[in-house]
Amino acid sequence: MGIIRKTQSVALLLNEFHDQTTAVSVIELVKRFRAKINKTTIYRVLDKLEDDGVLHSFLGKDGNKWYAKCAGCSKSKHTDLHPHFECVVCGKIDCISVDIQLPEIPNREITSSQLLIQGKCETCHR
Amino acid sequence: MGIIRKTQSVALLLNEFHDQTTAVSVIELVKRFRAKINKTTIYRVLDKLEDDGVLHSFLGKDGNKWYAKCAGCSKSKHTDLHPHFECVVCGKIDCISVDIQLPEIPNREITSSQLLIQGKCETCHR
DNA sequence: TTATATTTGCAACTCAGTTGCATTAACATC
DNA sequence: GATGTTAATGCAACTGAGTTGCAAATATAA
Repeated sequence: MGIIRKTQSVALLLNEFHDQTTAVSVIELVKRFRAKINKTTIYRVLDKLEDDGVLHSFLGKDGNKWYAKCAGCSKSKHTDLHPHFECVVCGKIDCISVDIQLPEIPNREITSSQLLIQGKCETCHR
Repeated sequence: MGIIRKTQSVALLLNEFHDQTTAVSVIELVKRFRAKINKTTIYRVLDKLEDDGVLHSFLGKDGNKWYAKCAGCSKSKHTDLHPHFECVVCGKIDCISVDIQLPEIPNREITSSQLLIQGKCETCHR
């Protein structure tokens, strides 16, 4: 079940996803909106936005949840299979818009995958 | 700091990693050894075995920790960069021994990566 | 066998994420 | 604009994986 009503929480949260490539962690969002939105609501709104194909989620290296804007996803199908790049210095995570070549695995049926890459981002690189 | 003493816990836990390809979740190990080893000890032993290059760890889709035997890793360097395949039916996770081709990302320095693939395994496939 | 340093168990804790339920607010209808 | 319905929210309490500090146990060297 996705978003049905345009509430204040939905507007505030959506506003945090400025561009198509920068991801935001739920922990960060909870911190950012501590005074305005209850953390339960944050989890629920993000979940619904993912259902609607507006955002996609994935786990960072530490296993915490991150969200980023979807590009070309719909309610029925998430097409976001791009890798994510996590900077080991500043902690930022970006969506990398490249197609990844999954290996051939005999006798197995692949339904989804996620690739998380660690390293130093453009800013922290030098 | 790795393993220094050959204790009973180390022997018991190592024994659970029969083959090179099947991973075991920490949750499962804690459950399996509930009566014999304290869960704190399990976490600590696995951590040390990873330090020593005997096991490698990664996170499953739900963010829980899994361990598997290393092939060709040493105390100083973990060379295990293979993908892991998680069966959505039976929950089993296997190491897939193929080299993955990481995408070129301009201006970023890649230090590590992990690829988790979901689907149906050989057994659950048909 | 003894000394010593590592390992273990235990209990209590941390913290991301979830649940149930009463209250609030969005929105359609009048 | 007022009203009724139902989704959305806040709150408090919970869950469960993983961690920490410390005292007791045990592996190993001497």
